[in-house]
Amino acid sequence: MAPPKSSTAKTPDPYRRTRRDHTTETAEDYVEAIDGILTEQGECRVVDLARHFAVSHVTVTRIVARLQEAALVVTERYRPIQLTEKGKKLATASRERHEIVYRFLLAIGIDAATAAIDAEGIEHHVSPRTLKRFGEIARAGQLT
Amino acid sequence: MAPPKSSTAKTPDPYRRTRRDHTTETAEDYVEAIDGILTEQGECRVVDLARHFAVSHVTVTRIVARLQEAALVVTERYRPIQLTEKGKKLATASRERHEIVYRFLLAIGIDAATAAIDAEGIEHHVSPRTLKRFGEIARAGQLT
DNA sequence: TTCAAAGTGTAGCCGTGGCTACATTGTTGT
DNA sequence: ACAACAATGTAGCCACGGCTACACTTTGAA
Ligand SMILES: [Mn+2]
Ligand SMILES: [Mn+2]
Ligand SMILES: [Mn+2]
Ligand SMILES: [Mn+2]
Repeated sequence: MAPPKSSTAKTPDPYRRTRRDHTTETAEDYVEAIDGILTEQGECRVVDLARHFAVSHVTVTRIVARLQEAALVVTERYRPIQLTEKGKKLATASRERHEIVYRFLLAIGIDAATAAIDAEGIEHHVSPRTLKRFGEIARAGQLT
Repeated sequence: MAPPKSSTAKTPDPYRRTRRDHTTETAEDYVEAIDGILTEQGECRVVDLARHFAVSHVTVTRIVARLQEAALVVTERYRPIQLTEKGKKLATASRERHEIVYRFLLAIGIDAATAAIDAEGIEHHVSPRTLKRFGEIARAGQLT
């Protein structure tokens, strides 16, 4: 019942996958946050993201610059941040996945506060297969 | 049904928690791997860990040095790596948590290969409450 | 015994995501 | 109109986890 090919196995895959998940995690969380702020406030500034993630504005500026290189956002100096079509698509996909994970945790009986915290980390490591299953269970509602 | 305090909420907690999880992730995975290799081969060398994680031996050496500063392992130059008592405890806890997450994924109907990969990333973001619930569901066996 | 291969260490590079301190630009109220 | 303040940009630091290249030990076969 232990994970197949236990600790010493030549299984680079899981670790490489986890590392890759972490490299895309920032982009996903940022476009998701930008999308949400745009919806609720009409515009999204660097300072909004700094507050949202509880980091300095410098960290946000550098990350947003990379998002622009990745064609996920467009910005002009001293102007608010806009999402490209590509960015909007990624934001939508990220938000949907995030919500499925969150609702799944609620469905298996986790309290809302804990579910919100855990979902923020778990969401980036859920494969399409597992996400599908999470969605089914979430839709089925309460778990006996 | 969306996560409470959606995107624009002043909720630094989840992101800070996720970041903190990532800082402890390396230590947990390493002591878990060292423990497994010690069990299966009697000794654990830098090169074993490099193979296990599919990284260079340099990366392993530097990380092991930090584990030693954290009193999780003991090493002498050119000698195999040993776990301290503290290291053994963390290894055991990490392995148990890892296996609960893995078996939970199997219980909800995920195939073994996918479960093994997803568990590697998910395990570090599961709070004690959620872990408890995962354990219950895993023990309950198949999910209708 | 010796010496070649395997293992380990070290120097020095990169990208990412944190930070503080300071410079510059935009905006707004008086 | 302009001064003060908020927002943004820039310089430069750190820790972490990757890497290559090269130097040094250990070890085992010949
Ligand atoms: Mn998210
Ligand atoms: Mn997240
Ligand atoms: Mn692990
Ligand atoms: Mn993670």
